[in-house]
Amino acid sequence: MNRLFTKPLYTSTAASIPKPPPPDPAAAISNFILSSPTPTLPSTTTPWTPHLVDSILKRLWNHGPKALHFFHLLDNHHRSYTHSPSSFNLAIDIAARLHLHTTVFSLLRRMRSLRIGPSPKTFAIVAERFASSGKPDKAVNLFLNMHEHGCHQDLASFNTILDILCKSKRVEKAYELFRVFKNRFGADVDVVSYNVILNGWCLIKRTPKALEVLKEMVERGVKPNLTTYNTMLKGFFRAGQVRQGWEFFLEMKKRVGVVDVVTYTTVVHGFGVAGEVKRARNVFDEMIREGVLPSVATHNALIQVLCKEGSVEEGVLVFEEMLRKGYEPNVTTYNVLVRGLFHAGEFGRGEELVRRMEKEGGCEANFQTYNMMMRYYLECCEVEKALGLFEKMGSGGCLPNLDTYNVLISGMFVRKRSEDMVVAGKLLVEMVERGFVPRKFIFNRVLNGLLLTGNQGFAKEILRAQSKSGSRLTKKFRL
DNA sequence: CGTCCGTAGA
Repeated sequence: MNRLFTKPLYTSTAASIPKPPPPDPAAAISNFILSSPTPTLPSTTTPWTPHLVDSILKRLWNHGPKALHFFHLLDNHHRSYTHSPSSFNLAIDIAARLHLHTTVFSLLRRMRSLRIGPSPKTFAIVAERFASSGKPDKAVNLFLNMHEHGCHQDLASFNTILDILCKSKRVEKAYELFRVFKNRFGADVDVVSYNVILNGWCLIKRTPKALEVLKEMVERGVKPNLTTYNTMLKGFFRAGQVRQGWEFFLEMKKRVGVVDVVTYTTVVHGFGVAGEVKRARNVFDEMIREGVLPSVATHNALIQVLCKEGSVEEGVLVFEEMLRKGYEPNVTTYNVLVRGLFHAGEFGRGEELVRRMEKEGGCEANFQTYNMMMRYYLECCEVEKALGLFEKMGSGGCLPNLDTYNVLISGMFVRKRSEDMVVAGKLLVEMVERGFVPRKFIFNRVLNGLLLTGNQGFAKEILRAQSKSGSRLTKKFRL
C-alpha cells in the first residue's frame, strides 16, 4: 500500500450529501446547436444572459462557424437581448482564429454602434491573434489605428501591445515600437513598459539585451522594482545560466534587500530544470527559515523537481505535507504529480489520483491533464485508452486543442496497424474542420500511412482537407 | 489583457 491513498485528501471530511447534478442549460443549448443541421435558436425557457451566452460560446469554441451563427442569430432576432461586451470579445476571438477578418471588423463596428466598445481588451484579443499567426505588423497597425475605432490609446494599451509582441517572440518588433514611442505619452514610459521589454529579451534567452534594458532604465531614472529583478532572475535560469542566476539571487538579497515568494519559486524551479534537486530543496527550506511563506506554485515547482530528478515518492511526500499544512492543491499540483506517477510507470496510481482530484479535490482535469495522460498511454500502445480519454474530452467542458490532435495522430502510428491509419486520417480531417492548422509533416505522415496500407481513396480525402487548410500540398502525393 | 513564480521544450 502506498501512503497517498491511505489518507483522506482533506483533514475535515464533511459528510457528503448526494445531490443531483445541477442542470446545465449551456450544455443543453450547445448540444442542440451542434446537432441541428441548419442554424437555429432553441426555444428555451431559460432567459438569455451574458453569462449563459458566454458559456455557450466557450463550449462551441471548436465549432467556430456554428458559434458565430448562434451569436448572429441572437444578435439579429432577439429584440429584447443585446450581447454583452464579453460575448462580443469571445465572438471576435473566434472569428479571428478562423481568419475571418471581414467578420472581425463588422463585429468591431457593431460593438461601436451599440456603444459598448470596442474596449482595449477587444483590441488586445485581435492584436494577439495577428501576432500569433505571424502578422506582427498588423498587430502594430491595429494599435496605431485603434483611436479610429473609438478606443483611446494610452500607456496601458501601449504596454499591452508591447507585451503581445514579446509573448509571440517578436521582441525586436516590440523594442522598435518601444524606442519610437517612448516619449509619446503624457506620462513617459514607465517601469512596466521596461519590464515587458526586459521579459521579452529573457523569453528569447537574450539575457545580455535584458541587462542592457535594466541599465537603460536606471540611467533614465526609472526605478526597477521587484518584478524587474524577478524577471531577470527567471531569464538567467531559462537561458541555462544557472551560475549567473544564483549570483543574481545573492545580489538581490544583499543589495536590493528584498526577495519574495516569486523570487524563491523562480529559483526552486530554475534549479529543478537544471537537475539540481538538492539545491532546489535547500532554497525551499531557506525561504521557510527566512519567513517567506511558500505558495502553492512553490510546492508545485518542488514536486516537479522531485518527480523529475529524484523519485516520485519524494514528490508524494511533499504533496502530503502541503495537505497537512492546509494548502489547497490546484490542477497544476495534480498534473505534475500525475505526470510523475505515469513517468514512473505507476499508471494505476496516476489514474486514481485524477479521479480523486475531480471527486474530492475540486479540480477539473484540463487539457494538460488529458494530453499528458494520452501521451503516456500511446507510448505504451494503449491506443484504446487514449481514444477513450479523447471521447471524454469531447463530451465534457475541456476541449481538445492543437496539441491534443498532434499527440493523438502521432500516437496512431505506434501499433503500425492499418485501422489506426484510418483513425489518424479522420482525426486530421476533424482538426482541419475545427480551424486548426496541422503542420505539413503531419499530413505527410498520415498520407504515407494510408498509402502504405492501401487506403488510396481516403488519402485523396486527406489531400482535399489539406488544400482546405491552406497548407500547400506535397508534390509526391498528388494523386 | 499594463509587467514577475507552477503544467517540457525544441
